[in-house]
Amino acid sequence: ASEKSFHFICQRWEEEKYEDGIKWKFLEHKGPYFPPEYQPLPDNVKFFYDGKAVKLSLAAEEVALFFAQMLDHEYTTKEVFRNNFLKDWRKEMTLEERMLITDLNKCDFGELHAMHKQKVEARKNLSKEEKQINKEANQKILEEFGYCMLDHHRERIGNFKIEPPGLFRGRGDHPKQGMLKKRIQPEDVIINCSRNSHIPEPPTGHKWKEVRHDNTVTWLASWTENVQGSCKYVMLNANSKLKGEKDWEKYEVARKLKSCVDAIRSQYQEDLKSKQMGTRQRAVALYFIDKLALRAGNEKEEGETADTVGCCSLRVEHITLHDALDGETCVVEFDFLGKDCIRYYNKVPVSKRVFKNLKLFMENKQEGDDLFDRLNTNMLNKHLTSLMPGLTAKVFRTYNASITLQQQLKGLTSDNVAEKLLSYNRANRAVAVLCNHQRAPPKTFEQSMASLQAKIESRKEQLELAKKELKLAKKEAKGSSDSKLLTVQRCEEQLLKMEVQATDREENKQIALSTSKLNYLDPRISVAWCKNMEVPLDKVYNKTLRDKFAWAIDMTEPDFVF
DNA sequence: CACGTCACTTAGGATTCGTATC
DNA sequence: GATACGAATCCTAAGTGACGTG
Repeated sequence: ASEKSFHFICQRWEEEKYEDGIKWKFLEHKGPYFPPEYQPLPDNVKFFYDGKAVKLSLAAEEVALFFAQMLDHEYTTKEVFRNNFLKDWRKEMTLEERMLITDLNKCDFGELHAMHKQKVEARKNLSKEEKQINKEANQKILEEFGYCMLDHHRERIGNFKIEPPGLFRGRGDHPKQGMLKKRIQPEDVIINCSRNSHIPEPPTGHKWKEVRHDNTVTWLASWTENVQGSCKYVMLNANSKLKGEKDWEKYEVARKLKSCVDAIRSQYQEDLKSKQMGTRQRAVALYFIDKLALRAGNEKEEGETADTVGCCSLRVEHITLHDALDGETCVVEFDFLGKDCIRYYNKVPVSKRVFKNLKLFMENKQEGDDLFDRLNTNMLNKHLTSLMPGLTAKVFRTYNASITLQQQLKGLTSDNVAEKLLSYNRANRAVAVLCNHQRAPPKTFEQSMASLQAKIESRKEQLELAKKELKLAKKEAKGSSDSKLLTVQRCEEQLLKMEVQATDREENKQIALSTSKLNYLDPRISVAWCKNMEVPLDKVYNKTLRDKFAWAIDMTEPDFVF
């Protein structure tokens, strides 16, 4: 089936397929939605410098408020954040203000901070009716700006709102944290749409930077963001035909890898012995990417972002070699920050050959030197594409994630839906661990665990009581024990459900399941599993996921094999 | 091949929503 | 009806990888 086209398999999505690189024939939309203008502070809310009230210019005041709003956040205590902020804030000041305000420590944002908190509070305390009015207003904005016509379909746009100005919050030790992210004007925005469509109107008194008609790309609007100088795009929602089709293709490529992964593995095992150092490095990198699901690791511009790495950009300080450790030999200890500054820590026994190679790669190198000095992601991907069309480093993550889920789900049996779901979540969790999808433990974690435990205890007591009553009822009069039996059964069922839930939650404390579900696991595996196990799909996929994976829900038969 | 640009996917945290419980 | 909580959704940063240029 994998050779047949997406459209062929999935009737509902049937549509003409465009020639190379053409993404649409018709595109019409209303342009992005801009955030509201800045509202100046009321006169009674004052900013103080060095103990004296200072009336700031509008531009400086707006930026001051960005900082004041974040005062409860740890960010604002960080040296880098504060320095970047002050530097950018001063750029927004008048000459006079700039002369006066030179030291952030002399700034008192207390009143601005209090006002902000008050506003948040007030919003929370709005009456039901007022909240309803707000909701309807948002609905109207969504209705007007949140959809586009792409060919013959009305499609939901993913991010139709222009990002509001604020202070840049990078992840981890980001050298640019605290910098001012400027307000985007229509004059900064490029519109992309059909020549023969109704061209979106810029807000009154404004012009677009450019209107273009490029149907080889999928974005509807774009602008350049000032902090990193990168481009931001307005694109379609994940439930759109265009995105769904791309997603399907991604999983089909991963399935193709399944059929040639054995050959590729033997090849890189061979390459470990190559006379060429570059080939050996490529082989070891590929081994890591395959076995540990590491990301490719593109080079990054130094000083522009936090110091994170992937496979090809690993440096010697990120691994430690142990001839023997915890009863195993040839152990590689990984410790580095990956995407989003999430720590990757793992101790992995490897083959002698891999181990010897790593020792060789590290010879005569010092901290800061690349582990794979003869390799980059471009070379690696060139090689992979030559082994299989469409194969790149990231395909291994998709493939290994999906195949792991499928294997873990195989042979699971239980007649209880709660237990089936626990098994599913455990399979999902194995994938999340493989891909290192972590999360901060929820703030209320301990508390919520405790309250669940308490519920379990009280239910246990209730069960005991019910059992006793049942016994008594049986003794006294055989006919009237039915309802008591029912109570016992219901109690037992609820207790089991809660215990399973507690286990699930505990195991999930620092692991994020959503990322793999959303991006790595072929949805057809889950859909088929639900059908086979008679588990309602909405126990596994929420509304958003069901929308995104509509194509899979449509086309998947119970006998689907990844 | 080095390098920069561009388009698009992947990611965790923040915010909002909906509902169970008091 | 208020509150508290987990789930869902929003937000936007941070990756990957293709491609063009010199």
